[in-house]
Amino acid sequence: MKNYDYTAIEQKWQAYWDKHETFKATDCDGDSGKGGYFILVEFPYPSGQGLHIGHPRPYTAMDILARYRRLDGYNVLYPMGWDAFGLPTENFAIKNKIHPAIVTADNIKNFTRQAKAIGFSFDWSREINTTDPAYYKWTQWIFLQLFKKGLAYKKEMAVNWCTSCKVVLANEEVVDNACERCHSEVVRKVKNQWMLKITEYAQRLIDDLADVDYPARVKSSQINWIGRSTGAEVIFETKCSGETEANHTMRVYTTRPDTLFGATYMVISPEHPYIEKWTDKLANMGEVRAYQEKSAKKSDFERTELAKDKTGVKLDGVFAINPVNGAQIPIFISDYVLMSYGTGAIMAVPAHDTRDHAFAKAFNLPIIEVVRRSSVLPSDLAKNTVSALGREQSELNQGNVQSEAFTDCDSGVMVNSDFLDGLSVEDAKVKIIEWLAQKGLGEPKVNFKLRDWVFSRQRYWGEPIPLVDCPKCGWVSIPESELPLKLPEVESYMPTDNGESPLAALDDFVNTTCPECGGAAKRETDTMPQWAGSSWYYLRYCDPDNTDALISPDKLAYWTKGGTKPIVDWYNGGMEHTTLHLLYSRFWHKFLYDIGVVEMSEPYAKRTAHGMILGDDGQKMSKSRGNVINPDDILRDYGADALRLYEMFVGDFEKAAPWAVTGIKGCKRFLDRVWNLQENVIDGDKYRPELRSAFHKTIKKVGHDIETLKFNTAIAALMALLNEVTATGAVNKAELRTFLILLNPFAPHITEELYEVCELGGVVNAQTWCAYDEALCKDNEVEIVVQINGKVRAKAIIESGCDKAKMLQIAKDALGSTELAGKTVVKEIVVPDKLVNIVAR
RNA sequence: GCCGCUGUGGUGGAAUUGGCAGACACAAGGGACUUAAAAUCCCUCGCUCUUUGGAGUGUACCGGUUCAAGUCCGGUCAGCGGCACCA
Repeated sequence: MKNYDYTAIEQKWQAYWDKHETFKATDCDGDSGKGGYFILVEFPYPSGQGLHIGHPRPYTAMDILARYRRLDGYNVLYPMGWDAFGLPTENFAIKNKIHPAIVTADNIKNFTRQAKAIGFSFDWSREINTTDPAYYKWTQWIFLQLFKKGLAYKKEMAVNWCTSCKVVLANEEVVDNACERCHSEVVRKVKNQWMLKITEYAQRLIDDLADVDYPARVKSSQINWIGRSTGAEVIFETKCSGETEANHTMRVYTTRPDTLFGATYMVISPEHPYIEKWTDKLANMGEVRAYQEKSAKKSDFERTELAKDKTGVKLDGVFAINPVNGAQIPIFISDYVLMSYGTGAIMAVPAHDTRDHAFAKAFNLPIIEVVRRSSVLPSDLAKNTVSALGREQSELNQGNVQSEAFTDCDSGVMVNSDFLDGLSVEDAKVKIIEWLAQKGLGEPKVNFKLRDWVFSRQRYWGEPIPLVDCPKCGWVSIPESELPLKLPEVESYMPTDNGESPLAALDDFVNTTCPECGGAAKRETDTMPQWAGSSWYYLRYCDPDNTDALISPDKLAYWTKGGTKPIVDWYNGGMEHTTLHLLYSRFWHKFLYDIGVVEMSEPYAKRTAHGMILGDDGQKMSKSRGNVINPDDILRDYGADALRLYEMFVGDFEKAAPWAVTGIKGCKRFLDRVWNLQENVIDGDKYRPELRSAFHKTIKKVGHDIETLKFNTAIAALMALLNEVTATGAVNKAELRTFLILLNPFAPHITEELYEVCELGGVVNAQTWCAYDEALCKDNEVEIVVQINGKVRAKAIIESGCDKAKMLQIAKDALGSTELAGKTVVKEIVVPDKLVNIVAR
């Protein structure tokens, strides 16, 4: 027997797969196939550091699924590509004075080498690269369609500006007021930006989650992020002091229209446009201006996180009229009201909103109770009268809205509210909205927290935005025939402090003619964000070389089974992309659906999310912590199969797991023992009787566990099976064959090698997945537990599947005579093949 | 504050529908082989008693349902994730 020379074996089979194009997917069904199956992993950003030890976890998991599905007869598409635009490459290029395209090519080469060395069964013939003009031609094409449909627009607005990257960030890229990428401070900066109207899709992005198989935590994160709330817009008339006629109407948004009788003042955002209308009416305009300036200077961080103490200025000279009771109420400006949400104005009900309450206390404003806790809740009564009454006692004593706002909607009853009195909050909402609508004073309204997607970036290494600004025609798209609009060569990629893209310095690029009128015009010099290319890449894998269309209808039809299912069957990626890439790509896909490019409104049928690989100290791996593991070292010391096995065995795939050297040693030991199976292979075309049920059970378990991402228990089952086999001192050919096929998706190299060495015929990849017989998954005899009053008192062996009466008899025999002496049997519970429990007193 | 999730040995983690808690590994201890070490193989391994047969106890905590609870229900505590001056 040769040594287990994993390096030689792994290189040998990797070369074999390359040469035979073993994993190439076709765009049609083969003779005996079960059809196409598209498995997707998030394509990586090819950084200069090479593959991170975390990358192989999702790639291996989906590789196992891909190999399993292929053996099971599917035409599997498991592709890989490169999300290669981005700042680190650009920064590296600046520092080392190398063109980013060259840096990218080098990085991709390194990533490819590493990925191949781990033995992933990617279809390399479909490799894509977002920085390839042949690819970004279609990214630009999609942008132009968005522009043509009015979903891309340019707007002057306050945006998030990363002080270190010198670039605008989308809301999704700002985490705790810091740049998602470099963690530097983010400040507000007013800039003219291209925006995409993702808000137009907000409702559909929530609704369609019902049709896809995503983890609950992913769905709830997206729903939270989109932030739907239902309420009403209510129209208040405003008057200036001393005037009798109302001069303007002010719309406010509220989720609690039921509390309208408790609205004792109004607050509008410091940026609210009405302030300009009132400039000459306000007695304290100087104070107002000062406050406006102060809030404009505050960063979002100061405005939201720190400024919990309410500040504001009363607009001296105007007031609003509460439409339900005609009460004249003061109007304030305060930065706790945001211009970007709702109408930028609220009615304040201090009795029933904690923020309004704090403001009312600070400014000594009246607090009117309009909702009171009902005495006893019906739901509580049903459960336990005593505790409900106890609760009522204790909480009635605290129920003073002068000291604290009462915000519970479920247990409230309306008071001090005229025609709403006595109603529940829920009923009052319905009634007041009807009343308002009837009088033309308001209507139901849905609002979303989701903001439009800030799409411009002031950097070089991104897709150029294919638009031209013409003094006569405005923004005009370049003809589609001119796509791709290639990135021009530049001398310097340095970002500028004034917030302009490096492209702006290139007169040859900037100055052009208007495609509509032919006059002199200027090109847009901002580029697209990193998220552009990844928003549709999965489509391109189905038709990577098509020069005429983004994807051909034939290929689309094949991979969507005639438009009856989302194109990607199973998509695995990181939780960190839930409100970024995953949301963006769903948005783009819906747009492509609306313009007829695709046939289903959702791109991914099933989404799963892997946990991170942490350092051996349990912390996130990072250079500064010095806990980074290099995959190349692991491949050298233990081999690819051991690495794959370990990353799958380390724990629950969906949870984070710390790296442990001792763990990979254990997996290597397992492979050594697998290798040693060849020492004593005996003839046999059936499983030996003593191992038969073990094999059938393991086949069933491994298949089931792969489907449900329980790779750790699948491997544990294979380890247990190996232990059983080696205990017999030999393995027969039928057993070895099955074992190698089951292990193949996890450890593809060693299994192929053993298959060859032991002359089992052909290669594993050409075999079909093993079948199991449900009837044979059971042992002939099973051990059952005999309990008395739920405590184990004896064990017995019974014939599997024997009837209950017989089981009971065997159980009683096993107990012996003394156990039940002097006791009366009350009840006998028999669970087939499991246990007997005798209840006795 | 709102929404979602999770608490099991020294460690990572197992336990279809409620049915023997701790599979499979790691670490540790003991033994075999060896001049020795590494590697490999064998044994022990939740905790507490123990006459070495076993007995009791144990899945964050308190209570409930049940013949039977890691699993279901109510409450408490701790941790993780998402949202958050979003009206």
